[in-house]
Amino acid sequence: MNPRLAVFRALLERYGPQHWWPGEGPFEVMVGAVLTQNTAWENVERAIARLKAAGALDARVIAASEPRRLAEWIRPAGYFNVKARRLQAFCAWYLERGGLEALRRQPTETLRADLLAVHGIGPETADDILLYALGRPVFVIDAYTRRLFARLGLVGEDWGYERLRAWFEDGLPREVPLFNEYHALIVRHAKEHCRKRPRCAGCPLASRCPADQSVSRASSE
DNA sequence: ACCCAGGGTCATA
DNA sequence: TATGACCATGGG
Repeated sequence: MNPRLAVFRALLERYGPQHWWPGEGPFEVMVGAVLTQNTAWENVERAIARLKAAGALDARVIAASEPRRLAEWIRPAGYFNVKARRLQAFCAWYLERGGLEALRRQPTETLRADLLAVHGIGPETADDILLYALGRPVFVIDAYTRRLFARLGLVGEDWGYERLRAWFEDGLPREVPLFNEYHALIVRHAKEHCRKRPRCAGCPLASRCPADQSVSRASSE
């Protein structure tokens, strides 16, 4: 059977639904997508809470703020000067476009290209926004996805972002709830096993994982 | 003290 | 096109 679906089923059975994206509305999801770049989610939550407390979780407020002040609000998310600039670039673009309703009307292909042209929005952040804020059927690729599927021997180590994305999108039903849950499960799995535990002991994907089988043989001797 | 997090940009070769 | 430096906080 299709290994992409098989892995999804195994992860869903082990961890259950993840209820992504954590956050209240589309705009908050977009801000979170920028803030979480190379950053632990708990730090992003702090930053978003500070923005809310300041009444600054708003495109016009962010776009018009003093960079220093914005950076101070988002400080816990790290890279605060970089991200302040990125948030302002994104919000300026967002307002220029006419806000959420205008984005909802635009076809996915051109919208993705337009997002990628915004300073600070790369492939993963663009796809987070498309999938989790706007409900478009795009598959999000991150470092965990690369590592996991390369380890499973299903994709090449050297595959680029677009090739990986196409591999998932072309080999799965193009359903938003599936893409949503799948990426969230990959992240959950990485936190649960690949990070905390050395190697893959107890991994629900062990029976499919060449790397894990050699490890478990070695450790059980 | 060290490693890494739900990346992306920019300068260099 | 392909690397490498850089950005910075907070938890293990």
